[in-house]
Parts: sequence; C-alpha cells; structure tokens
Amino acid sequence: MKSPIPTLRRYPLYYQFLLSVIKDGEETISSEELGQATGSAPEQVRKDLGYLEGQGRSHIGYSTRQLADAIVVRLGMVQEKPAVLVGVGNLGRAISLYPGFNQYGLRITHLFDINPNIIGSRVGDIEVMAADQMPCVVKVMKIRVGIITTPPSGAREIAKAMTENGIRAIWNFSTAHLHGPEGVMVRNVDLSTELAVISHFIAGLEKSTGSFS
Amino acid sequence: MKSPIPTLRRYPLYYQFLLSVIKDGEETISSEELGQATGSAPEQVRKDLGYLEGQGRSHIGYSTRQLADAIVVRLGMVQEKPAVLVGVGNLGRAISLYPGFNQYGLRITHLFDINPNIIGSRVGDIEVMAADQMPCVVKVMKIRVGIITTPPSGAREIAKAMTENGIRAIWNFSTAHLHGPEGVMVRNVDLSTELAVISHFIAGLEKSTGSFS
DNA sequence: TAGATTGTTAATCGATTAACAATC
DNA sequence: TAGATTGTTAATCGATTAACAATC
Repeated sequence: MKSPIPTLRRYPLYYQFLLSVIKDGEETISSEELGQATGSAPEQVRKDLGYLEGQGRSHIGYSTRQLADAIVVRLGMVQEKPAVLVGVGNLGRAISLYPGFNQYGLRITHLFDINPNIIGSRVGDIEVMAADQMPCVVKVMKIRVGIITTPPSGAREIAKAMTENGIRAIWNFSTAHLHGPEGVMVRNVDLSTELAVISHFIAGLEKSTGSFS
Repeated sequence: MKSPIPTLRRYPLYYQFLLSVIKDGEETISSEELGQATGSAPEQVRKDLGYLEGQGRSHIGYSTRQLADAIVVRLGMVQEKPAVLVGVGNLGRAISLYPGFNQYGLRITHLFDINPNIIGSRVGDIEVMAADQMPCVVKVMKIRVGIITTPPSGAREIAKAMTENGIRAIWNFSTAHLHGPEGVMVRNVDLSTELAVISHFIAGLEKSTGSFS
C-alpha cells in the first residue's frame, strides 16, 4: 500500500532507531517504544508501519530486522541515485560532505559553481566544474537528482536547465521558491521557515516575561 | 490574532518576495501574485495575512511595506536573539556562516566543539570554545537559543545541558530526535526526512520505467 | 489464563480549499 | 459602472488520535 508523504518522512526516524536497537541485539520492538524514540504516538507508528510489507505480532511487537528491511525497500534506499550539486558555498560543501546520504543511495557525483576561484578546487575527492557544463553532464550521465545550494538569484535558471536535461527531482536549498513542471518533484528546503517559528517563540517569551522577571 | 505554525512557516516566503518587489518600487501586491511567487493558493495567502495587523484593500491589494513590517513584528525579527552552536563540523560551519539569519535577529555568538583540533580555531570572527564551557556561557550570557550540529550520540546530553542553563529553544540538526521539557521548544531538522521523499520518488520512477525506456 | 500488543475502524482535529458577499 | 480583489464563512480533505476487537 502507498505511504502518504508525512509517513515517508517518518520512516527515516524509525529506521535510524531500528539500526541502533538491532546493533544492541534486539529482535523485536513495540510501536510504543518506537514512538517514544521518534516522537510519534504508538497509533501513528502502527498506522505508518501498516503501509509496509510484513506485519507485527500481538504481544511480541515487530521484528526489528524485517522492519528495517521493509523501510529500505519502500524508500528505495538500495537503488543508486547519482546526483549533481550546483553552488559550492558553505552549505553546498557541507551537503556534499554529509555522511548520512550514502545510506539512502544518494551519491553526489558532480559539483558545479560559477565562481572561477572555486572551479577546479576539490571537495572531498570531487573536482568542482564550471556551472555551464552542468546541463551536458546531467544529460550524458542520465542523472535524475539535482541539488541547488546557490543564492536565490540563479536558482530558477538552474532548475530549468536541470529539468530540460532529464533531472526528475530537485532538492532546493536556496531561498528562491521553485516548482517544477509536471512529473518533476521539487522539494524546497528553506531554513528560514524553521527560523520563523523559533524567532516567533523567543520573541513571544521576551514580551510576556519582559525585562522585569 | 495568533498565527498557526504552518502559517508562521510561510511568512518568511512572503517576506522574501515582498522585499524583492519593494526594491522594484511596487507599492501594493495582490494575494494572487504573492501566492504565485511562494507556491500557495491566493485564499491561503489571504488567510495567512488575515492573522496580521493591518489589512488589504479591495481592488488594490496589500501595501507591500505595511505587510513586510507586519511580518517583521509578528515574527519578532527585530529582537536580538543571541545563540550558541555546538558541533563545528561542515554543517555547523555552514550554519554559523549562513548570511540569512541576521534578518531574523539571530546572532550566533559562541561556537563549541569537543575536538581539540577544532577548539581554538576561528569560524568567521568567532573562536571555537571547548564544549564543556557551553553551560557556563549560556548561563552567564543568558542565551535563549541553542543550535545542535553534532553527531547524534552527544546530542541528548547537550540538549539537557542547554535547557538546564536557560536555553528555551533548540534547533537540532543532528539525526537524534530530541524533545525538550515543558516550556522549551525543540525544532528537529533532519535532512534525511526530505531525502526519504526524494529517494522514494526516484526509486518509483526506475521501477515503472524500468531499464527498457 | 491474563495481559500485552497489534491492526483496523471510527471520531476528531486542524488546515486547506471553495464560495461568495462586501467593497473599492 | 464593471470588474477586481479582499475578508469571511462554510465545505472539504487528509492526517492524527482514540477506541476496541482480535490475537498471541
């Protein structure tokens, strides 16, 4: 059965915790425990896991191994997903070096930038190429995933070049809000959306407690 | 009127776009345009803006200036919010150098790490301190915002030390899922949640088109 | 067995979307 | 004026939560 997007987003949380308890030698786990560890209600956990192959057993719980495997299958984590990244600033560098992505089969194979001082430099063991070569690389290598970590100004154009050359999913970290054509998934990740929530909360505290408390 | 969290998260998107049209000299903007630019329906925009002070005018739209100001006020963007960051790896470095945060009044004032090779080094104009000094700094400087960019193993303990010394909002980028005590807001930002959605989507494509297409 | 735990159905909740009167 | 646009109320939608029978 198809998993809704909020559920898909919770699978990695379950998966991470499953790995740690498997390492501890646990054979089974209850929805209660799994919920505790990931910040979800047990009913939520059971519902989410209900979309997966396999099932839990009353009085016993779920097999940790079987569950982890089911998540791997559902998320397509074993498939190799080569990706290009455009914009090798601090954020781009951090993301291309982020160790957690391998687990999901995401491999950033090419880096691009427009800054001549950055082009030709190395990040990890990848050499940064000139951004105008990105379309060609994407097309020739049949790459399906594009990551954008540029300033907002160039983002739209880059996204266009990506989709025109076969990219099917764009992970956009720039503050420009993008949306792709039919059949292309765009995930906009804007850190300021979270910052808004935090700022609002902290500012609210100051107001209520004032400088007298 | 209080804005719900999904609305708070959209304000930065509106704000960003408002700044750009103000720079272009536009005096007013319609909910239609604003929605177009940020990926929301016009009704959604009107609802979100309805929570703010001030109002739009029929046939005219909203005053761009007034709207931007109202968002600034609602999100408490002008209040100075000093913050500490623990974990000066690639991600931590990227975040402490991220230019967009100033806008929200967030100022990362102290950096901490446990790695002796990193302690004493500089990121921007801030010197990295030993992590065990974090509780003291937070307490003495009355800092209310903590950012965690460590590996998951140490995260829980760091969060505990933060809240015990007066931190009221934690922005957690580690893969450990945290939740704070009553009165402390924790925002868990796990990049793998987004990656799950992307991986699922791309893996689904491969399956349906196969290697024959 | 008794009690723990799943799986599933129903109820709730909150956000989004639609509809439309009011207004400029 | 006519048409565009807001503001607000109602309808829809989807996810979360609650309830509970089934089962080990």
